Amino acid sequence: MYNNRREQIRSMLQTKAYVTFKELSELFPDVSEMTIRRDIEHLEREHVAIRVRGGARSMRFITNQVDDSITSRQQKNVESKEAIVEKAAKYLEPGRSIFLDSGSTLQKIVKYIPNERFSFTTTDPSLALGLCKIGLPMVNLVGGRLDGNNQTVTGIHAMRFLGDINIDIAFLSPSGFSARSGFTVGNYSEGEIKRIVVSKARLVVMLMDESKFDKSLPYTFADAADADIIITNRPLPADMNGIIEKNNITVTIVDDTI
Amino acid sequence: MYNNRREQIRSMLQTKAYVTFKELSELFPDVSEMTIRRDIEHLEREHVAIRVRGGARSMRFITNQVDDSITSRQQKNVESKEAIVEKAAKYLEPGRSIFLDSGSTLQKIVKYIPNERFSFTTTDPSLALGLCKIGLPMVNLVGGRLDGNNQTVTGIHAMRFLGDINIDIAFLSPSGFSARSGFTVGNYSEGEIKRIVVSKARLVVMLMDESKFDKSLPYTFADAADADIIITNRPLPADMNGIIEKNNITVTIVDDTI
DNA sequence: ACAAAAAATGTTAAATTCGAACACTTTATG
DNA sequence: CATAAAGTGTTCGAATTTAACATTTTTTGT
Repeated sequence: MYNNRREQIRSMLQTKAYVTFKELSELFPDVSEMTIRRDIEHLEREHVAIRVRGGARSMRFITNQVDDSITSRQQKNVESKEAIVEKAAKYLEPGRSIFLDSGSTLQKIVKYIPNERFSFTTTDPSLALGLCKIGLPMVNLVGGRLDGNNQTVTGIHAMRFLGDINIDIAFLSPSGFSARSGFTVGNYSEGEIKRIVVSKARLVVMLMDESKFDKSLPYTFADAADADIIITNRPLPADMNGIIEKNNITVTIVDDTI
Repeated sequence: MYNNRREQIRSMLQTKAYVTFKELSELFPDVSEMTIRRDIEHLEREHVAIRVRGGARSMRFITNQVDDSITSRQQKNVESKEAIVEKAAKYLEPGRSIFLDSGSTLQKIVKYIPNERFSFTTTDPSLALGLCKIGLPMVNLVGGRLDGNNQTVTGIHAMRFLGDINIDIAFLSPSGFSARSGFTVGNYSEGEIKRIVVSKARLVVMLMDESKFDKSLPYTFADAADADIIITNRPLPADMNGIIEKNNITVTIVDDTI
């Protein structure tokens, strides 16, 4: 009964990331190793496993790994970002028009959004889809040229689009913040968009973890004076105190210990 | 400079599902095969590829396959849709402005897109992200109010956005097609968008599997006369022949047997 | 700028794994 | 019940891999 054997291997691969032909052969002593090989071929066709030298790797574990590496390995300070957006969600005001920036930080806010009537606008397609999934009725996705690396839309269309939209509260995630350069990002087109958002928003909330401090990237999209609230996970460097006080910025420091 | 070589291999794996050590060795004659092997080891650690006997498989293609098999189980006529979009990809013309409709059908076109310079515009955020992933430089995402059920944008913003864009070839997937009602969809806002696309496109290509025949949904967004090409998997019902001929529509029937 | 450490690379030969071919058995199918 | 299709076993030459050690290049700390 090949059937049963294959199913057993299949279910092994639900909990084991890797099996060798050798161990499977020992597990099923009444069939030859060649048969095991052929079983794995079948499972490979069904995308249950991938055949590698000496055995097979479970597809489930492979995709999990990929997810992990997308969501966390390449991303730094995941816990900090989580804590920051959790706090940011407290600033959401029902009925208001709220802008959410592109990027890994704001993407995490979805699960902290209370069940109320918000009107969201975002430049991040993944985030927009996430917001829809939790049943929010009013999700505006800014259109434009899509930049795959940054998961954001840019360009003239995006700018025009934003021109038509009113924003009460904007949540932005700069790539850098320094006393000299203010809030910065790595490229012009992204900065261009954020600049418009800042100019249109009544309340500007900047979200950033400590890795952004004293960093200055090529394009400044806002000065310290433009920010109303900064949410972060560590006290800002001392040399920024003057700027913060002068511009009357509220700095909220969250606890990111797990 | 190992750095550049690895990046080259990395980017090869964006468009190639599988590379062999042998071909890589020939591509980089000044390093030994052992070095290539070690490059792949690195890429494996970064989850870019999986090492298999003789070479490596691109992680992106692996996960795509999985996604396909997960979503396909619930979807109907997957094979037909695959065959249809594969054929549709033949109508893509490099350098043209191409519109791709929202929906599960067109979402499948990503892997059939040849490696050339296209300019795509779409109303489907997932599709847009997919197009970016394969490295297309020019992906326009139409903005607007996002309808999570249909994974599409609608509303006044989307309409205005489309107003600014020129379309050479439009690929659309109607929900129904009948002699009496023409091409139809289930809701007004979706139809509104498609109607604009049809009016702006030089060439209109309709993609639909047999399940759409003789179906008439609430909103008509195009008459038979608006279509230039229909790609489907079965001959249209006989009573449509008159309409097809009168409007000089090219009907292409694909083979969807696996 | 220098030395030490770390990373990258090359070469070899032995060990392992693979695959193709053919024969045979069991299970489906009309 | 006959035929086709799928599953299985065995063998051995071919291809691939690994390990180990030597050498070079790059990075890093002081």
